Amino acid sequence: MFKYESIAADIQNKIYSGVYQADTKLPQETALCRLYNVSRITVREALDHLVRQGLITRRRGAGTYVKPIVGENLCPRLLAMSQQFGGFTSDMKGRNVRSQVHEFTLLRAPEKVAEKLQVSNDAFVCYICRTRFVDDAPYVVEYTYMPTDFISGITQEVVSHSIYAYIEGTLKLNIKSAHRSARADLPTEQEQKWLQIKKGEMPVLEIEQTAYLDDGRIFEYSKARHRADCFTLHTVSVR
Amino acid sequence: MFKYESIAADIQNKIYSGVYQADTKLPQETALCRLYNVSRITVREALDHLVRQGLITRRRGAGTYVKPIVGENLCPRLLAMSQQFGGFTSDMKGRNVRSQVHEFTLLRAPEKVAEKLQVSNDAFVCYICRTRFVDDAPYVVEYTYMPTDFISGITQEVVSHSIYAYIEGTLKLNIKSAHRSARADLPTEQEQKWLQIKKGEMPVLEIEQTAYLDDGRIFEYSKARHRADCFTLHTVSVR
DNA sequence: CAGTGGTCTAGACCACTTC
DNA sequence: AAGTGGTCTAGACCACTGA
Repeated sequence: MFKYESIAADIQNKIYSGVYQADTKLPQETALCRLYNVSRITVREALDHLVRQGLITRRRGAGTYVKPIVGENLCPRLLAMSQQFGGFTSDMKGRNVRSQVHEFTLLRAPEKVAEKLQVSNDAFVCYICRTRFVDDAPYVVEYTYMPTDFISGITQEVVSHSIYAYIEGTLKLNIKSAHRSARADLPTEQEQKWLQIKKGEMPVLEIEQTAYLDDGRIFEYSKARHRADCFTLHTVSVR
Repeated sequence: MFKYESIAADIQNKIYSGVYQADTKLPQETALCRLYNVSRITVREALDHLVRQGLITRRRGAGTYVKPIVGENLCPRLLAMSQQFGGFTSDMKGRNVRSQVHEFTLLRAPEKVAEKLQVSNDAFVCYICRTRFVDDAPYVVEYTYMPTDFISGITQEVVSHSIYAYIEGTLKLNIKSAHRSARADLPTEQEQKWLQIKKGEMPVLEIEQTAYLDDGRIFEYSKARHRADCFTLHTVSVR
């Protein structure tokens, strides 16, 4: 736990608990330096983090203010989630998550997958197709491709539960970043069955993702197709 | 133009032009300090920016590497776009953008809108409903709410073209950040007509947005409902 | 062990906002 | 004019990677 991390966490708590209220000014940076007994750069690093989370705004000459956030974004859990990498199981923490594995095989990478995973065209990759349930209701169909060279030891047991927990917990690899794109689409006939969607009843939200380890290696290319009523993607952009 | 900005721009160009190639190592930070004749903190600020854009990865002890990005994310225009605030007109730069204004009125803020815009329940807000065309094909229906107190002088002329250009160009206000959420939905009957979608043919991607000025004021709450074949939302998350 | 990025200090000066 | 954040310097020491 670094200094800037604990400072960011402390300020975040004070915002969520109402010590620092919406649209009010935070102590100035030099005051925070004295409060936490650190240099200004360290305070600024902590504040930078909160700006990127969308919690505060800084105004040169005026001060640092708590953003008034309402609605879904108010919920700290939701806001944080979109910026984390726990995978589905940890996003739904505290609820009963179950996976139905439709397919779990090694196959020669299709061209697009080889390109996305940065492996050669004739390389074998691990392919997993699952429907994921929360409290016995189907939420999402995931099509996942992973390289076989350094993501090893994946078993039926692992794919029935959490791949992310296995990668970070057992393989001790660190997930660092992800590139995502979202689009709307209609479910295929197969997906209508898996997701229990009646014909024409509901679209899906497709999240295409390429995910990176902290050493830069790509460990996953996936498409997750969510029931429209089960998922919203949240993002914050700061210029 | 600050030093870190021009350094970031220079390195970005070198990546796009192939001087620094995918999966190769950038010069070390101290070498970049000498190259640009700046301190290490300044170099790091430039690199931080590129990390958040998803262009590079830093590995302690090993070096800084160019991320191998393929597909849509390869396109510098697309990657940058998702992180900018030009609005629809500037996103589609170089193409013929046209708006059909369905409604443009002042009305008392509905409860949810008042909450999102942080105005009182009986305040008047500006409401605009438009279909936006690119090269005469309908792309998106936008429902936009703005406060009337500091967003003044909006005319039929403005809403037919670019609201963002008016706000930044004429009112000289600076757009700083935006909170967005994306979900899939079916178009309403009205939207099917506006977007020229046949019944059951295609869903819409809805982007709900709250946008902030650099002084922290909220100037827009909107829902944009895109034809599914016309829009993809791109994001990069870094832990 | 050498190379490299991560964290941190203790300042300085400037640009902007607010009064 | 005073207050405040933005940019920048010239270092220091540490943690981790890879040979």
